[in-house]
Amino acid sequence: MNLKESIEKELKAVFFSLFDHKIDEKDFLQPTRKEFSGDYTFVVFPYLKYTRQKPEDAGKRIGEKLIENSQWVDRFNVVKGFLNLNIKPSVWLDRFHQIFHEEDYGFLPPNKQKVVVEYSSPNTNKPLHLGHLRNNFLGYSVSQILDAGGFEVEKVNLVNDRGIHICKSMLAYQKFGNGETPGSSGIKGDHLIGKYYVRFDKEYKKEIDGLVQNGTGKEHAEKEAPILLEAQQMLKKWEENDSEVVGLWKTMNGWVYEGFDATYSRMGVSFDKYYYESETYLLGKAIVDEGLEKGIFYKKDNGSVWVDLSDEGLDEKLLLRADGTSVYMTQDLGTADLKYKDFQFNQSIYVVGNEQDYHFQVLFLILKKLGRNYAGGMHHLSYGMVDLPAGKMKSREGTVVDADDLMNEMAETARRHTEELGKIDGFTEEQALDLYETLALGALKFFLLKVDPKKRMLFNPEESIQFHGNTGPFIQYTHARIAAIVRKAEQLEIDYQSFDVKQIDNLEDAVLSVFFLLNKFPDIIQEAASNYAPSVVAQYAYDLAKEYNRFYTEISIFGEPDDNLLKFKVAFSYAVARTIKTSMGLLGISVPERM
RNA sequence: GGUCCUGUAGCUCAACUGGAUAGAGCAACUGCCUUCUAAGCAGUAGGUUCCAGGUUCGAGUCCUGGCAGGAUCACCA
Repeated sequence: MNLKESIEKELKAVFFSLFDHKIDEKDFLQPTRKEFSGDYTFVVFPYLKYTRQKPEDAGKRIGEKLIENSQWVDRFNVVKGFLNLNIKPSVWLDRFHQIFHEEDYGFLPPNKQKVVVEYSSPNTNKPLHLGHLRNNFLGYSVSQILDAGGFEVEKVNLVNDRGIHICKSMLAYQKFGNGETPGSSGIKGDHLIGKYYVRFDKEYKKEIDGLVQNGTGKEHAEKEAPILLEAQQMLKKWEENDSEVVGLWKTMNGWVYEGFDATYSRMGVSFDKYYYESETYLLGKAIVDEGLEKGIFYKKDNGSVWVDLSDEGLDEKLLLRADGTSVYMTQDLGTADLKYKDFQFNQSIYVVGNEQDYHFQVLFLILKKLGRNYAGGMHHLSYGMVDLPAGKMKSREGTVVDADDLMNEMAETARRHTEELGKIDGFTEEQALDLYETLALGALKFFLLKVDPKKRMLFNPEESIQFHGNTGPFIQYTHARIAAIVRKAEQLEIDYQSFDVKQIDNLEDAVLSVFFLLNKFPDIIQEAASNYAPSVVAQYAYDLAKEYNRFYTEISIFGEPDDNLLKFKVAFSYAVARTIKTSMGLLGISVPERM
C-alpha cells in the first residue's frame, strides 16, 4: 500500500467514527494545489449530507481527530471545504530512504500481459519526414512506458513495400536513372528513391498538361497519362511475379531499407518484428469468406463484398473488389489475425495518424462482429498532423521537412548554442559531437512528445525548438548539473549512500516538494501506461527538474557543515537525477553527464 | 450534408478525468554569477477558458444548441 492509500484508509476510519458513514470512493484524496499548504487534500463538499455541518467545521473535526493518532499526518488546515493534510517530515524521509535504495524505482511489477505496438509503418517510396518523427517517437515512447508499466511489449513495423507508389519510383528510375545507385551518387538510399518519386510526378504532370493542351479533359488526362498507365502495368507485372520487375523492386527497396535503418538508428527507435505488406496483402480473403458464411458481410451483384455498419451509425464499407482483389481493409483484417497468431496479445496498439480514425473504427467493429475475442484489446493511438507555418506538408510538392535534414539542423543548432556558451572546454571532438546529438534529439523528441497526441501541432523550424524553459535540454541540463555534484562527492570520497534519515529533523520546502514528486513517479507511469500518454511523463520530468532547480539555487550542498546532512543532500540529488534519467528514457531521450 | 477531433494569456502548451484564486514556457519588463554548471533561479505584467443556454454545493472539464478550424465519408492506402 502506498502512502496516499494509507492515509485514505486512516481517513475513512475517522470519517466513519465521526459520521457513521463509510466512504465508498477509492482515490478520493488529491494532491494539494501549490498555492496552499499541504500534501494531500480531502474535499468535504461531496459528503455534506453525512456530516450535516458546515464544510469548514466538518473539515476541522476530521482533521483534529485524524492527527490524534495518525501514523502519517501531523498537521492540517481547512480552507472552505478543503481539508489540507501535511505529512510528517519523518514519514517523507523514510519514504525517501526506500526510494533511494530501489534500483528500478518507478517500474511496475510484470502483469503477465502482452501488448503489440505497431508504429512507423513507412511507405518505401520516399524518405521519412517530420510527420514520421512524431509517429516514431510516440510509438517508441509508448512501448517504453508500457514496458515500465509491467507489460511485455512487442514493437512491430508494418512496412508498406508494395503498390502503385513504389512502382512510380521504379518506373521513373528505369526511365531516367541511368543505373545510378546510392554508392555511385552518394545519395542515401531512401532519398534516392524519393528523388525518382518526385521525378515521376514531374513527368506525369507534364504529360497531363500536354494532353489538356490537345483538348483532353483534365480528369480524363489524369487517368490516361501514358506514364501512369505504364506504372499500373508495372504493378500488374509485379503481382504476376515478373522477374525483371521483382528484381528491380528488391534492389530499390533494399536501398530504402539501408536508408531507413540509418535514420531509425539515429532516431533511437527499434523494432522486434517487421511485417511486409508484400507478404500480407493477400491475407484477409479467407476472413471475407468467413464473414460471408456468417452472414455478416454481403455480396453485391457485381461480386464485390461489403459490410453494412449503418446500424452502428457508420456507412457501408467495401471489403473486396468486384475483381476479387483486396483493399486496405481486407489486409488489415488479415494482419490483425496474423498478429494475434504470432503474439496472443492482450492489447494491440496502432500508432497511426488521425486521418485514419474512421478506418480503425470500422476495423475494430468488424473484428468484434466476427467474434474475435482479442478485438476488445485493440486501440488506435491516433495523433494529429504536424503542420508547417506554410500549411500542410506535401511530399510531391517539396514542402516537407525531411527527417534527416531536420536532425542535422538540430544538431547544428545545438552546436552553435553550446559553443556560444563556452560549455565544451575539455571535451574531445567526439564527445562534443555526441553531446550535440543528444541535445538535438532531446529537444526534438521532447517538443513532439510533450503535447497531447490528439492535437495537431504547428512546427516552425526557426522557432519551435528551444533550449530554454519547458524543453528537453532544460531537463538534460538539470541532470548534468546533478551528475557534476555526484562526481564531486565521489572525488571527495563522501559516502553519500550512508545518510541516516533518523538524524534529520528539519527539511526545506523545496526538498519536501521534490519528495512529493519522487513519491508519485510510479503513479505517473501507471497513468501514462493506461492512457498511452508520453505527455504525462514529459510533464512530470519537467516538473521534477524545475522543482529540483529551486533547491539547487537556494541551498548549498558542499557548504553544508553537518556531515550527515551533506550526505543526504547528495543522495537526494542523486535520486532526482536517476528519476530524471528514467523518465526521459521513457520518452526515448538520453541525458548527458556533462553539458 | 453525415460522423469524428480540436478551440484555454500575443505565441506554444498544462490543468490529476467535476474541486480552491485556471498553471508553465516563449516573447516583454525587474532583480540574482568571487559559491556545486546562469541552457539556471526569483519576481512584474498578461484570461469573458470560442459563444448561448442547462445539470449542481461547485463547470475549462458533463449535456443541448450554435460558431471557427481540421480530418473523414473512394472498387486509394
